Amino acid sequence: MALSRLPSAALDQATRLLGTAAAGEMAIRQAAWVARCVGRGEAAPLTSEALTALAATLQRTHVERRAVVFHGGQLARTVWIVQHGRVELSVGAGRIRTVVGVLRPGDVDGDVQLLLDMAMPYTARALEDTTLLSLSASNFERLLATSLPIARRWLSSVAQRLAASQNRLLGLLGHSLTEQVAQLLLDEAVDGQVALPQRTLAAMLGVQRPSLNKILKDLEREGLIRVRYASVDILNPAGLSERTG
Amino acid sequence: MALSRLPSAALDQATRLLGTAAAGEMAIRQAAWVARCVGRGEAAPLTSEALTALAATLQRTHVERRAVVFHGGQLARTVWIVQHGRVELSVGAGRIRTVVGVLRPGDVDGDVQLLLDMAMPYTARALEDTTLLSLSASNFERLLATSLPIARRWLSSVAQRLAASQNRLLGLLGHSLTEQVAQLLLDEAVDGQVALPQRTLAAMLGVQRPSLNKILKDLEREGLIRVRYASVDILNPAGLSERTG
DNA sequence: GCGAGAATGTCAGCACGGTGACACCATGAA
DNA sequence: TTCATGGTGTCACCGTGCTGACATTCTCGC
Repeated sequence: MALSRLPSAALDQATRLLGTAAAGEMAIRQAAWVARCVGRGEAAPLTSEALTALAATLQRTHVERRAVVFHGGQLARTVWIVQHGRVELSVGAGRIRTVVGVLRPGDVDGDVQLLLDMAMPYTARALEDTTLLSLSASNFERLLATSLPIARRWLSSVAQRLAASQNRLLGLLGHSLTEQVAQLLLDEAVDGQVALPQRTLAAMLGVQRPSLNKILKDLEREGLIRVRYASVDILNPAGLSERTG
Repeated sequence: MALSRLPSAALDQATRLLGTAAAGEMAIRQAAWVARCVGRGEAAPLTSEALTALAATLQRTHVERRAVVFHGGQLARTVWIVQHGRVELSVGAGRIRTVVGVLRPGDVDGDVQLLLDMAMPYTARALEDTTLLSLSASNFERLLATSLPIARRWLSSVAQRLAASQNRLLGLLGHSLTEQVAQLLLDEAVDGQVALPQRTLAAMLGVQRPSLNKILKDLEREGLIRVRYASVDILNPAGLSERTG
């Protein structure tokens, strides 16, 4: 679960920069972008040395739709940062498959397991063709041990994910399925749209697809959402958040 | 949710030290204890200056059983560290009350909300007479901005809590109530005992008390646990973990 | 030793979500 | 165009957990 999402304006800008920069400055721009993904800057502005150090260690990887990025149970070796595309984090398979979260551009994962020297608890699979930036375990450790601003920002990033995770827990405990669905749709929406099949949404709530489908059709009948192929449009966010509980 | 628990041997030792130290060295020993609560030392040994800085900023507070430490909705002002006693974190009241977690000696809370400048999402209430150490917002910020080892350790501490929170999510999603109960009992046990009333355990799972009671009696009939007044004894941890799912 | 307050044990009826199955529809590759 | 794949819509049946209520038991302060 990595939920340190950028505001989409900043994201657009960063993406544009990454797309057009000359190869030489590319690395630094990538690093600046990663820095923005990892916590806010007010408390700890990054020095240009820190940025350069970060840039030197970033690796770029492309992953095809449906390919596995890492398997659950493997010891964490790398910090992953999503640049383009989406990555699904899931546990189990078949009927008891549960989706822990979906990583989007700007999301970071693997750092927590690296810090705690533990195995990845879930399997990561690309939902679409995806570009990832990565940072080896040793480089990550060195960065943290060297640069206080980076450590300080990374702390904010992890704190943000913890708050999101706690929030998700609160959404699950003691709420009806309808309330959970409304909450999930609002949480996962990007530009008023949730581009995930019902199968995946159901797995995110630990619930069967028919149960989810019934709720979605109810909400559609009320005019709050529009159900489409492998995607849900949010028509009335305010109305939906009233159904949140 | 603050789950950075010390191994109980270390805890015993620390508690003994705190109890018998002369008043002069007391503060430093408290600080050393807090340092151990906040992440492991391998990666970042604390210098004695850092320890002294920490010691100078710790405040001691006593809270009576059932008293509120902070209310949900209040902006975070303080980092709390539990020294003795237990503190319950809950949301809502009456029938829809949900218990997010229980803090035990060595647990830290409030830091995440401080870092993100957000309100406390839950209310904290002492389950018994409790001693808390606290760190003001400004001192906390100063510590992090000054000492890389402290920032590095605090990062581990928050990472540990995030992993625990994700783990809790996995335990909830798509598991039967019996499996959830078995998991919860194992997670919350201290010395083979879970010293919480069924009312609280039920609220931790977002479930009604009669439902929980039924499961507990079933597990007791199987000889896995012993149900007592405001407490559950774990008789057969191995058998219980087989019921985990 | 007694009583107030708190916690546990239990029940019958009801609602909600799981199960497994099947028909239909959208999409993209051959 | 056709087909394979994967997504959606819907159903009847069944089990599980919720509701509200009540009796019982335990603990602790007086």
